[in-house]
Amino acid sequence: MYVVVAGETVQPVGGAARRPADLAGAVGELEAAERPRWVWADAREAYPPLLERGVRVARCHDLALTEGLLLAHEGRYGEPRTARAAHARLHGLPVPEEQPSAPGTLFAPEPLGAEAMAEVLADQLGRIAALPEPGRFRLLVAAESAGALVAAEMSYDGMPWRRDVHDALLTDLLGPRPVHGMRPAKLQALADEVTAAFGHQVNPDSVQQLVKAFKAAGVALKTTRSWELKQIDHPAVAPLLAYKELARLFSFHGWVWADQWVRGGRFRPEYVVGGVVSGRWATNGGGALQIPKVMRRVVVADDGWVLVVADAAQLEPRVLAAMAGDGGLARAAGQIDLYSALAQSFGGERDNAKIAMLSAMYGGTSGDASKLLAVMRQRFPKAYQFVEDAAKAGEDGHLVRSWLGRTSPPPSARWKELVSGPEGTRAARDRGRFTRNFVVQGTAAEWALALLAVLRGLLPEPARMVFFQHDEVMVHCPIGQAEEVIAAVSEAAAEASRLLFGSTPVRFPMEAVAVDSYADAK
DNA sequence: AGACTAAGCGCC
DNA sequence: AAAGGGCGCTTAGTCT
Repeated sequence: MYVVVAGETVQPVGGAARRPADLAGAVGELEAAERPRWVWADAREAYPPLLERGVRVARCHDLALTEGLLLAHEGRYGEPRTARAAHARLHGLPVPEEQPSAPGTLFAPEPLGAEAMAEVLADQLGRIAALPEPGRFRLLVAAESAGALVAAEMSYDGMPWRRDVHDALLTDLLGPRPVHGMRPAKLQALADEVTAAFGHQVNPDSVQQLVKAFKAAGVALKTTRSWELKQIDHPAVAPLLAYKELARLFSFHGWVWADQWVRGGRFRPEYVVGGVVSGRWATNGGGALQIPKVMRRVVVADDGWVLVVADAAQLEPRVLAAMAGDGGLARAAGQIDLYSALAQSFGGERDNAKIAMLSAMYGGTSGDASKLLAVMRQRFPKAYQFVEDAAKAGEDGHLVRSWLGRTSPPPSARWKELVSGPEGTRAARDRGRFTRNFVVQGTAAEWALALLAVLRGLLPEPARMVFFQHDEVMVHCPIGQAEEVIAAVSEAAAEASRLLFGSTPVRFPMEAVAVDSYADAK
C-alpha cells in the first residue's frame, strides 16, 4: 500500500485524504498497523520532522530521487527532478527550476498536493513498468529511497565525536587553539622554517610563491604536489611537507569545523543520496567522507556501547566478476582475498593482480598496466570485455548503465565539440575512462545501498547506523548487542548480493569488528 | 566586495 | 613510482 504524505495531509493512494491534528502521530500509528510504503516529494524535508517526534518508517518512495533516476535512464539527465517539476511536465505546465536552497527557506513554494503527488507516483510506476528490466529498476528505486531514510536517520542520530579527544589531538599536533585568524604555534613555526630555508618571506599556502621561491633556489617544479616535493633536495621541503599536512587538519577538521558540525557529542553531516553521478553518496558540508584517518580516534562509543565497523572487502572487482559473469574471476571472487586468489595468474604476484584489476576498472595505462591487462584479457576475457565495452560506449558518446539501471550523464555539448577537434582522441579516452568506471562504481554503490536497506531492517533497538562511506558502515550499539549486530551485517551482505545478482559464486565478505574507537577498527 | 577557478589533498 | 575513476573542501588568486 502506498500512502502519500503531502504537507500536513495523509492520503492512501485510492483512499480518502486526512488532515490529522498530529501528523507524526498519525504516521506512526499507520506505520505500526499497516507498514505502508510512504510516498513523499523529498525525504530530506518530510522525514526529519517525523524523526524529531520519534517516528521511524520502514519503507518509502522518494519522488524526487526516483524522478532523477528515471530522467537519467530516459536520456534526460539534468532536467529538474523535483516532484513539482515532474507534475508540471505531466500537465504541460512551465517546469520550475530546482531550488538549490536548503529546506525551510523563506521562499519555499507551497508543497505539492496529495492528488498531484499521487499522479506523479502513478506516472513513475508506469514509466518503470515500461523499462526493459523493470524488476531491477524497482529494486534500484527501493534502495535509493531506503538510502534517503538511512541518510536522514544518520544525520539525526549523528556519529559519536568526542570534542575533548579532538581538542587534545589538535593541541598535540598543532599547539593550543589560536585566536581567530592566527596560525597555531606549531604551524607557524613550520611556516617560519620554510621562510628561513628560502632566506625570505614565503607563504606556504601560496603555490605561486612556492614555485617562484624554488625557482630562485635553482629548483624547477611543475607543481607543488607533495610527491613531487619529496623528490627534491632542499631544506625547505621537510618543513613544507609537514606544514601542508598539519595545515589541512587545522583548516578542514580543526576547532572551527568542530564548532560548526559537532553538537552534543555527535557529528551530524548532511548526506546527499545519489549526490555522485555513479550513485555514491556525497555530503553537503562537514566533509564527512574525507575525515582523515588520524582523526578516527576521536570517534568513540558511548559508555557501555560499542561501534561495530564493517567494510566490504574488494567490493568493486567482486561486482565486476558478478556482472560480467566471468567464471574464472568469479571463482577467485569466491575467496576472502580476491587478489591472492588471482596472484597465480599474474606470475604469483598479488600486487600485479591488483594493478591489473584496478587498471581494468579505472582505465589505467601507466607502468606495467598494459602488460598486466594483456594477461587479464587472456585469463578473464569476459570481465575484460565487460569494462572494454563500457569504455567504448563512452568514447562513442553513448550512455552506460549500472547493473540496476542507473544511467550515466550524456556527453556535454562541450565534449561533442572537443571530440571532433584536435584534442578529440584525448576527450574520447577521458570519457571512456569515466564510463568504464561508472558501470563498476555504480553497481558497487547499488550493492552498498541494498546492504544499508537490509541492515537497517535487521538492527535491534536501540542500535543505530551512524556512518556510511561508500563501502563501509558503522553501527553504534550497546555492548551486549555487538554479536547480534555483527551477524546482522554479514546476513545483510549476503542478502544484498542475492538481491542484486541472485545466485552467484561471487562472495561479498563484509567483516565487522566491535571496537571502542573507530581508530581500532583497522 | 563577491563570484569564480585552480591547485592541492583528504576519503573511497 | 606517481598513472588511471569518483567526490568535497579550503586557500590563493583573478575577474567583474
